[in-house]
Amino acid sequence: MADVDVPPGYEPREYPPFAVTVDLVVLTVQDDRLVVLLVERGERPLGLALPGGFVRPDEDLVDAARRELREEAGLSAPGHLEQLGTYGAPARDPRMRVVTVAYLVLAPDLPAPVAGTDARAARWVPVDSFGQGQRDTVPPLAFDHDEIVRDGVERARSKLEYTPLGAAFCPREFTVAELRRVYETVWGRTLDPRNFHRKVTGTAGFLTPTGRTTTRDGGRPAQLYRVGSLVTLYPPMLRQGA
Amino acid sequence: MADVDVPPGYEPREYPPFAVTVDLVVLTVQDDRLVVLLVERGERPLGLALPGGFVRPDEDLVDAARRELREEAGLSAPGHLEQLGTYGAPARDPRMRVVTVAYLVLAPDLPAPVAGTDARAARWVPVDSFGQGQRDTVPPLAFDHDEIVRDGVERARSKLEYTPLGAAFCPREFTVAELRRVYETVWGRTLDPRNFHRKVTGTAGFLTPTGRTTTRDGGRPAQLYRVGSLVTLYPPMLRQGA
DNA sequence: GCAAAAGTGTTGCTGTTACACCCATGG
DNA sequence: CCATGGGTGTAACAGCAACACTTTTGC
Repeated sequence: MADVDVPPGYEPREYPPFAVTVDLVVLTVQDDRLVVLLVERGERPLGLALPGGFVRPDEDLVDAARRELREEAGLSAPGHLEQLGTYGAPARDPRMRVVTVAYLVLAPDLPAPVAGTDARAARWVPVDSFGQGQRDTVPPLAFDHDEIVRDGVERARSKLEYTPLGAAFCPREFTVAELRRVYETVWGRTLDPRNFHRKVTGTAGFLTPTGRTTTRDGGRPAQLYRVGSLVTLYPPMLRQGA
Repeated sequence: MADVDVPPGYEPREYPPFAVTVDLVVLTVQDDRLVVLLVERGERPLGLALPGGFVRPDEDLVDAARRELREEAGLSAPGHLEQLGTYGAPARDPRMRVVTVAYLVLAPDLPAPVAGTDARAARWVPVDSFGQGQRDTVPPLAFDHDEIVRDGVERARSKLEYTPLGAAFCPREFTVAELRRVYETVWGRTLDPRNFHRKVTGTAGFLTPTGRTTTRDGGRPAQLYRVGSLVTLYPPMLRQGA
């Protein structure tokens, strides 16, 4: 209740200074698995962590996220970027007081390796490894990044229910089946191909037909689509039910 | 790309210092209107603003939110508190670089006046005043607080769809009709009393019957309920549809 | 009794599920 | 021709909207 409690308007430096960072939960679908981008830290605390870094003095938070995405993940045009949440427990970073604003990025599977201009090694890691249970393959992440990854995955799962954001995981042009496999991977369940097709093609604004077709998935040629103008899906597509 | 870009691990003070605040969007229902708590600022920039204040050096963000809620709103047991989002545009505060973490609070209509221990005058203001249209009654809020209020209201509206959080606006024991009026007020539409009753009483875990009844709403005595253990409502209750 | 509000029954609509079936390609 | 996946038709079912109707109080 001391001087930190007086109303704002005095000398800036009277208020406790914090470091502010952005961290990125970059998700994509690779080989029918939902994976998150992690980087190997060169400093203490060592280990794997989310890509991210300090916000600059005159930089907006979302701009910092976009910059880190470019610098650390080599991504300049993600499918989708949104704020996920802010994590600021006093001891979350052992070195100093850091408040981090986490951003969620949904990206298509990239043909080019995500090396980034940054020297740090980047890895895609399946998110199954972050459940409460088995942590066979991946050691715990640095800081509170395990929690942030879990929150990001849950956000992605629920966003697919009521937005057309599944397409953010797809290339610019994609088939209904490719989109369906994204949903199946993210939700960890199978969906009826016929009903899924009807749902997404029958909802006005979800998909924009290109008129072209492809046979890259085998079988009968499939229509190619781009994302439509729809923002929220009503009624939503629910992940449970079967 | 200068020194702010080196990996973490050096002197804390090499990183740009930010002030971090929490701001509160406290919503309640009064006289069939959804209202938000605002405080009159005594400092520049003058005008109405959200209650809030600086996070202390060793304080968790949510603890800061709870403390400000107690100090500035006189509320110690809100119905619900959750993180809303973080706002950090470089010029959002003309005095210094401030990143604020906004929290959303849903509170029952309080019999006691919300004065708070703080000296600042607190007012409840209908949120209709924050639409794109008419701003007859209320001048624009300080900083970016108009935007934060809009985001909070939208979050509250959608939360009522898929959680039982409408009860957070009600006293500890309430009738189905009282709960319905909360939904009607927050969503700005009428709901069929009979279908609403069936929905909330028929969903296991939504309500806990107390066994008691009341006639405070007139007419036939109504059962009194408390909130149940349910956390997410499946299937959701959708605000549109009629 | 009458007004008011609680609560139940019922019907039709909307949207989903499950699955039979046909279409168009590569081999 | 056959395997593979794309796409349509359809019937059973679930949940919801609309609304007639009964119940229980205050006045």
